[in-house]
Order: sequence, then C-alpha cells, then structure tokens
Amino acid sequence: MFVEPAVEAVDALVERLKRRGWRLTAQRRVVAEVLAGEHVHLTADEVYGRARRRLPEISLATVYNTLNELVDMGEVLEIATGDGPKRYDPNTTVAHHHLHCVSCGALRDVNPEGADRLVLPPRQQHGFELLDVDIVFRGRCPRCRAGAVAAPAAAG
Amino acid sequence: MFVEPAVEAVDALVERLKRRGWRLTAQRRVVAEVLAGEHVHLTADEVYGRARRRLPEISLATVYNTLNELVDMGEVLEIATGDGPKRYDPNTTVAHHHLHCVSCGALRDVNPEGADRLVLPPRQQHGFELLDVDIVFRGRCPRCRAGAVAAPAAAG
DNA sequence: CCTCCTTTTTAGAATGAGTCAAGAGCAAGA
DNA sequence: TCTTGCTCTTGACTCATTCTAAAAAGGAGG
Repeated sequence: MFVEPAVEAVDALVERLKRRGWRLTAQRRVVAEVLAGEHVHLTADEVYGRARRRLPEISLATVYNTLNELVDMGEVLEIATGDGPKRYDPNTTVAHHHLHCVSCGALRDVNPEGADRLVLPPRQQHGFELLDVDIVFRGRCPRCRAGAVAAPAAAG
Repeated sequence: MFVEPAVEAVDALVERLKRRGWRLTAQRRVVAEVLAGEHVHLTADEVYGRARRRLPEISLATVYNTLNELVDMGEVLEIATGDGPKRYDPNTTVAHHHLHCVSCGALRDVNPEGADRLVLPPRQQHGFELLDVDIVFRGRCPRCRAGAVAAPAAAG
C-alpha cells in the first residue's frame, strides 16, 4: 500500500504553527498541507489549484497571504528562479540548495558536496554584512531532455 | 586625471558585436555603453534612465529588446534576485558569482573560494543534464547597514 | 444565545515588470 | 530615387503579485 510521504512533515509544521499562536483556519491548513505534502516546489498558482481541490471556495489572495505569512515566520522559503513565478519550499529545517530546470522551471532540493567549504574572502565582501548563501545548479530535467518542446508542466 | 574604468570593456564588447554582423545603431550603442560602463549591475529601468541622458528619445521597449538580444548572444547575463526586477551583468568573460543586498537589491560580482570544489554527486542529479552553477551570497550592503530605512537606491 | 470586537477571507481593482504588434523611420543596395 | 528589410516607437497587453474595502467568521464577555 502507498503511504503519503509527508504526513509527518505536515503534522510537524501544523504543530509548530499552533505553538506560535497562529490561528489555524481551514484555508491555512489546506495551504500548509498542500505545501508540505509535495516533494517538489510549487508556485503560488499551483498551490492555489491543489488547495481548491480540497477547499473550492478558497481565494488566490488567501493563498498569497498565507504563503507570505509562512515565509515571514521562516517556515517556508521563497525562491525566485528568474523565469516565471516564485516557488515555495517548505523544507527550511535542513540546510539545502537547489537544482533548477531552465526549461520547465522545476525545482528540486539538493545537497552539493563542498558547500560548507565555500567562503567569501573579507577582501571581497565589499563591506556587506553576510547573511547566507544560495547555490543553484541549473540544468535540464529528464522530462525536458526527452520531450523536445517543454510544456511548463506542474514541476515534476 | 580620471580614466573611465570600463572604456576598454565597452570597446571590446562593441567590437565583438560588430563582428557578429549586429547592426550597431545609436540606441544599441548607448545601451551597450551604459551596461559595460558600470561596475554594478543595473535593472532595465536603470539602464533606460542612464541611456536617456545620452539619447533622450530612446524608448523602454528598445532597451528591453537590446538587453534581450545581448543576453541571447551570450554577451550579457540576466540575473533575477527575487526581490524586484532583473539585473543585467555584462561581465560574461570571467566566471564569477554574486553578492546581493537583500535590502536595496544592489548586486556585485565576487569570486568565492571553493567554488571550483563544489560538486553535485550523480546520486543527487535526479537525471538532470547539468549546465552551470549560480552562487549568490546574500547580505546587507554598507549603505543599508548605515541608514535604517533602505531607500532602493540606484544599486550602489 | 446575543453583542461587540478582532482577525481572516474574499473579489476585484491596482501595480509593476516585461512583452507584443503595428506602423513609422532609416540605411544600404539596385 | 525606389525598394527592401531592419530597427525603433508607442501604446496596448499579459502575468504575477499586492492592495483595498467590505463581508464573514471567530472568540470573549454578558
């Protein structure tokens, strides 16, 4: 039998949110569940689509509001890849980086080797206060390598 | 006397473009000069503003068209940082990465140590055909660290 | 259960970056 | 000069995202 892969993640997320005193409404729960239940990173519109299957009355504005609240709380990471809309990544507890398909925009988590040995010499910091590093590998996903024209699919 | 720092870069760029058979019009020249003459990375709108000082009739669409042509030709790199509009980086000859101010959006070139030792193990490539890697250090630039409220300045 | 007050949701308008299309303007060659 | 083919401009358009104002839903106190 098939076990939904991220039930624990969803529960943990919901737990953390409740502990913060965040009022857990039906809409917010659905958005959180959709996000945490996926192993790929969705756009706001994709979240909206999936959320509507469970809660047809939900509005796009609420999806945006909820996503932004989650981002502000540090529970979700917002990733802009340049082509197309932002994508949302619920995996903030484990440090990781990304692999991005330049053709369809799909985004996956990866943990490159050597990321911890990456340093910016003080000489090159130009007086910046450093906060963190983002590493994005760019490439073409299997689906886009196969099919000539890459229909911007739901980010496999 | 003061020597404009990037005259050579501009000339080299213009040379390469002519060699490709790209018709060098007044508008295109101005856009190329503005881009290559800056040591920071400008948004399309900033390029437009600077270009208009030299050629007041130039239109924003032409700036976008020219920037996109330069990007397609591989002469300029397009960088989307997530907050705000894309920025354009004329330095494509030397491999480099970026330092991004999360507050005002300013973008600088850097060459972190250890970037060459960064690898994505095959196990984690998920069948992607890898093209390249983008490393972005995020932080706060001196100007934004100083002034409390960061006016989105012209990317110092 | 009712009332008051706050928070959340909603629909739709508004914004901003970027693109597109149609006509006007030029440059070069016949 | 005329034609042909780029290139430029204007303004309308798209798309992602945010804003606004009003309706709805909770929750606390009576």
